[in-house]
Amino acid sequence: MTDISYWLMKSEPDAYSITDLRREQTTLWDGIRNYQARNFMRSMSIGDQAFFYHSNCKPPCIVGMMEVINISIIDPTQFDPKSKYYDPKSKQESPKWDCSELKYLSEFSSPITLEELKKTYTSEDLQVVRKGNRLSIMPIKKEIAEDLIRQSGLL
DNA sequence: GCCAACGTTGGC
DNA sequence: GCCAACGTTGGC
Repeated sequence: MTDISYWLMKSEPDAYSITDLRREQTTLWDGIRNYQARNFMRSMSIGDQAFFYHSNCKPPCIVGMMEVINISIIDPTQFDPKSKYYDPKSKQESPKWDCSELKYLSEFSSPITLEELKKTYTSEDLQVVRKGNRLSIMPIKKEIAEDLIRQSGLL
């Protein structure tokens, strides 16, 4: 039995929210155009869990949990000229961008706000509390993930 | 390879 | 609207 890893994945709720994911149940996490975030997705394993974080909204907060059900899927939006994520430099023979597929797991009855996270954790514990953090996908240490899940009232 | 200028994210 | 904290780009 192997341990799963935990991740935090940001999305602006205006663009895609936990409510959208609950309705669709699964989603491709496409449109990621940052190498570090892409590489984190590449290092995910099927069965890993991810915290769904609502960014650029009031209040920014963790709203639920997802499960990684697929990795290294070629991001179709890079080849779609109509997509805002279209990348003319990416070639069919050697796609630059890929993504994970996520499944809805749960929603927190009370979201954990960034304000709360800042009270409890330093930026070394949890990258998302770091001032000016722009990473949209980041790893979360297991102990902290378990803390957060406990705090969310899910378990 | 350096670095200035510019662009983006996202909290406040 | 401001700005911190990066990432990216392109000239040299």
